[in-house]
Amino acid sequence: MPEPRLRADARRNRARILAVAAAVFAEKGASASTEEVAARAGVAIGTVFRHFPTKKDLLQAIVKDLLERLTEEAGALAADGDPATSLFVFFRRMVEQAAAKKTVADLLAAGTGAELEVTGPVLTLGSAVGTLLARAQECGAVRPEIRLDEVLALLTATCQGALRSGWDPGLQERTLAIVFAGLRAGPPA
Amino acid sequence: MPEPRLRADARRNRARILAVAAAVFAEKGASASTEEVAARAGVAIGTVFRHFPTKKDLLQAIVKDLLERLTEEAGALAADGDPATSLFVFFRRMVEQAAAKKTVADLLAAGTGAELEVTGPVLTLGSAVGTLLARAQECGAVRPEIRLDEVLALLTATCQGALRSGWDPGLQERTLAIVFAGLRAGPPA
DNA sequence: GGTTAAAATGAGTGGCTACTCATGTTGGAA
DNA sequence: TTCCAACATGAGTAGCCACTCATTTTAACC
Repeated sequence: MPEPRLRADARRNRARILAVAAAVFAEKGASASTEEVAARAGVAIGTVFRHFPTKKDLLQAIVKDLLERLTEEAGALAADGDPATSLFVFFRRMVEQAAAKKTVADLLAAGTGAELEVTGPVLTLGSAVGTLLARAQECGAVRPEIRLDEVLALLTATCQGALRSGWDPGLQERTLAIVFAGLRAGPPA
Repeated sequence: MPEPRLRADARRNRARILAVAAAVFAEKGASASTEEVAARAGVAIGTVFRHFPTKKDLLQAIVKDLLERLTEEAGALAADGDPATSLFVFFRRMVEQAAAKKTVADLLAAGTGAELEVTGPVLTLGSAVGTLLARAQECGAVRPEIRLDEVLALLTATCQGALRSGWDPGLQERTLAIVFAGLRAGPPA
């Protein structure tokens, strides 16, 4: 599949649109209008639709990027982070991002569910988290009977929660502490 | 404030609209159209807007009802439930409802945040949960240092999560078990 | 510099939806 | 039964937004 080379101005515009759209959707959520993206990027509406024939396509491109960056981060932590804490560090980072960027949570949910077609990248991220989980379990930082899908469920839930009801940093930390305690905990009394 | 008595047909219609709207919004989320509500209720659009001048008013009425029912449930559990488990039982019930009715989570979040003006009922529900928490802590079922706002944060987060990514019953149970373990857990290793 | 296909432009289209209002209908008090 | 205020009706209005297309501009190869 030889990428059809784009003209210089087209390449520039595509990049601008992508960057601006990420910012706009992060601010206003996925319901922000395509016109606003075009205006802020300094191009005409038609140009946006030339590069991304559908709003859905634009959103998918952004989410794919985001998921890939997160996957990289998880990979880096798995490579040279402390096995006992890496999972928690990553967890915290994702929740922080969700609080800032409306896109993350909206679309992580849409991915696990299925309004957007980003199943591939979501699965990849999932397995990267799986690695972090396995390492944490090996060194006893997380109970061995905990499964990946439960961790991912907690991850999306906390991201959603942080986003939708705007947790302040203190509350966020204390709430995550409870979740982490649950992952770590010994047998119930 | 003497309630101005409504005519018989008006009372009937108001009730029908409220019931139907609850069902429609539960199914399709808050973005369902007012026209659909009118159609399913068997009344004209104008009638809906006569009773609820704004879509927001309609949503608020539904959410208020829902919050009051939940508050009642929490109150009943506080009155004659097992102190050690009542909080968890209530937690589970709310998450189950959220999975079924899109409204619950959407609007519990909107309440803690502030797109809808239902702060009063939300606070009432919050204090009812506070009672359940206090009782659970008294009998040692939940760590004493845990605060109400953390519990509420976890509650909204899990409701959101269950709703947005459609947890199946097994996953839901296992995920909640982790959260409960976190609330119960002794000091970390 | 000339040529051309690729790209950009932006006014326009259609569909959806919250909300209005002139007109028709009806419950209920006298 | 009469009468009217309260109520119901539903076609219509206005605004928003994703998406289109005829026209104009421009990058890039000769």
